[in-house]
Amino acid sequence: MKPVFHPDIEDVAPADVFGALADPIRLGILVALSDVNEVDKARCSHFTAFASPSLLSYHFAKLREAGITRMRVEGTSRYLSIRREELNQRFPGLIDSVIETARRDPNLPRLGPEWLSGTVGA
Amino acid sequence: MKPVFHPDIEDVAPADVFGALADPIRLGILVALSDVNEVDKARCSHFTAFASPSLLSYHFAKLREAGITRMRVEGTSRYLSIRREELNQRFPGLIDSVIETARRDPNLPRLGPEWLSGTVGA
DNA sequence: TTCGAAATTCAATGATCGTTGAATTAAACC
DNA sequence: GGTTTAATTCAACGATCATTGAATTTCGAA
Repeated sequence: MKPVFHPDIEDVAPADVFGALADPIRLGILVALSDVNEVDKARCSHFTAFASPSLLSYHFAKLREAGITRMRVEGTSRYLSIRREELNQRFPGLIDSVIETARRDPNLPRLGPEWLSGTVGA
Repeated sequence: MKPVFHPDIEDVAPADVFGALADPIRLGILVALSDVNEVDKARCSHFTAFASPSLLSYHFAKLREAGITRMRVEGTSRYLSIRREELNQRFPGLIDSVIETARRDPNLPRLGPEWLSGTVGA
């Protein structure tokens, strides 16, 4: 399988990042990722409640091409995570206040409670 | 003259804010405004170096309708400012890290040095 | 009351966006 | 091999976007 393209973080412009954040589904994905980022166990198919598979692919690509997320390929699955260290080095403090802002939005799509309890990776 | 419409800050969604920030010209305006916000002396026509008058009107409206800026009408002129207090109450810390991020972008349009030295309002 | 400056509005353009559904790829497993 | 599962790709659609230039509104000043 061909490895997925990730932009060099230095090539990412602020306007690109904000463009990728200008959508409720993508903000929902970002918040969900921030809840499980340390385990790196967020598979694409875990977000099927957010949208159809093809639409999810589209939104995943937007986040990835804006330098916000990383995608690890493993068999037929793909695992997502936030590029926290690189983002913090390039835009100090930005991603955290973005996530905090998004987390307070009651209108974003959410994952079920099995995510927050860590039942999924067990 | 009819007063300009400003959305209630509670009606502004995070995705709306990020959408308004997804453009280099608007980020340039935001950074410039943050340099002179306390004096409230930023007139629309001061940004003619950024774009044509009609395009500026378009971008000003985007920022205003997303709850980011306020527009004060005075004669034939309009004065812009950032809605800092309201934004900080609704999205704590967000606007500051956004401005800080934008300020570091070397590719945004900039105002001349007479702005930073405060010569304009004199 | 006419003139000019400030800014908006309008119509038009090409580009990108979010979404759908069907077709495709790629790997895992019997 | 054949099937199932995970995810992407593609073509299409209407909607919104950024930009242009010309026409218009609004007010201040001569």
